[in-house]
Amino acid sequence: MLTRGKLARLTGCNAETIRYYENIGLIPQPGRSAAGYRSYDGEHVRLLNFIQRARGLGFSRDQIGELLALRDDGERRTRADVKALTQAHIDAVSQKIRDLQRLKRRLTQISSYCDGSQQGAGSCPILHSLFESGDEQPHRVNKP
Amino acid sequence: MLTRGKLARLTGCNAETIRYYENIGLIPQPGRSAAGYRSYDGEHVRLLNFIQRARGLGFSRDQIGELLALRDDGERRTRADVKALTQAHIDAVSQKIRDLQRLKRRLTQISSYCDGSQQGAGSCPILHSLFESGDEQPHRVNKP
DNA sequence: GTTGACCTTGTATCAACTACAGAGTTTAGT
DNA sequence: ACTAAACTCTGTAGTTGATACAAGGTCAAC
Repeated sequence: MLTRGKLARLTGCNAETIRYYENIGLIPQPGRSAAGYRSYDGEHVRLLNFIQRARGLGFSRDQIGELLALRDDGERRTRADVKALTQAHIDAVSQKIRDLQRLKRRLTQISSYCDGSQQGAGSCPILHSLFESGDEQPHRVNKP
Repeated sequence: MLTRGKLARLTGCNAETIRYYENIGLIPQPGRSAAGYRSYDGEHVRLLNFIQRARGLGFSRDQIGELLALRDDGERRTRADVKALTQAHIDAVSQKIRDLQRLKRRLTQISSYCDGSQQGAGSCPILHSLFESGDEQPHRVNKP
């Protein structure tokens, strides 16, 4: 009998996470033993592996549910649907990369204002630039 | 009198968020009017603007608290401390960019397996690769 | 027969907010 | 002066994606 702990070890998924996926309806309710223990089968293993891989690729819970729904409705839904969802995700990831790159440039710029010396943090140009208006270019503040 | 709503409009911060910041101790408790209304001053405006800018740069709640503590303890803490925290954040952002770039390559590769045709989703190579991909281990991305 | 490992449930926690309910207060218009 | 709208107060719940813990039940080994 494939209990929750065994399924967890088999798939590398946390045992509590399995219960969580069940609660949110991402995986179907398994059968139960006489004592009420969950009893999983090979299909659950496949499903959990799928979810693990999709999560690893950054698909959200909702997106994974959609992917599964597309598969389950594979007679009426097409490959194009799956590819569109994947492409939307790729676009979102691309956007996040651009956002982070812009963020990094700004952080690097702000950091360059500061000499990292042993002078008091209260006079630090990084903090100064965060406290004063962000529109202007913060300039170096050198305290004697 | 600067009420919560006015402070919100002044700083572009959601009014509920101000209460939240107060609850978690990120901003000090303001004075109260006779009727119990919060009463803010210019220092709160400056502080909230600081938090907004730092959040915009992706600093976490804890990091912002640290930055504020560094400033408040500016006699004993140094610019080097602030710069180190900033650099650690830049490093984290850089790592996240690398993760996402790897993720994007992987997604693009998977997507290329599929012709996006009108064939049933059940036979889609994207889904197939998520269900079956055997030898390669799923790759984890740091959560945003 | 008694440990110890496992399973069950519900609930709490984390970030970082946002939203709402229900009650009280202030302000604007008439 | 009265009323209605707009605001504020508190507490609480919801979001995402889990993780952890407690109190109790079950199972296998020795």
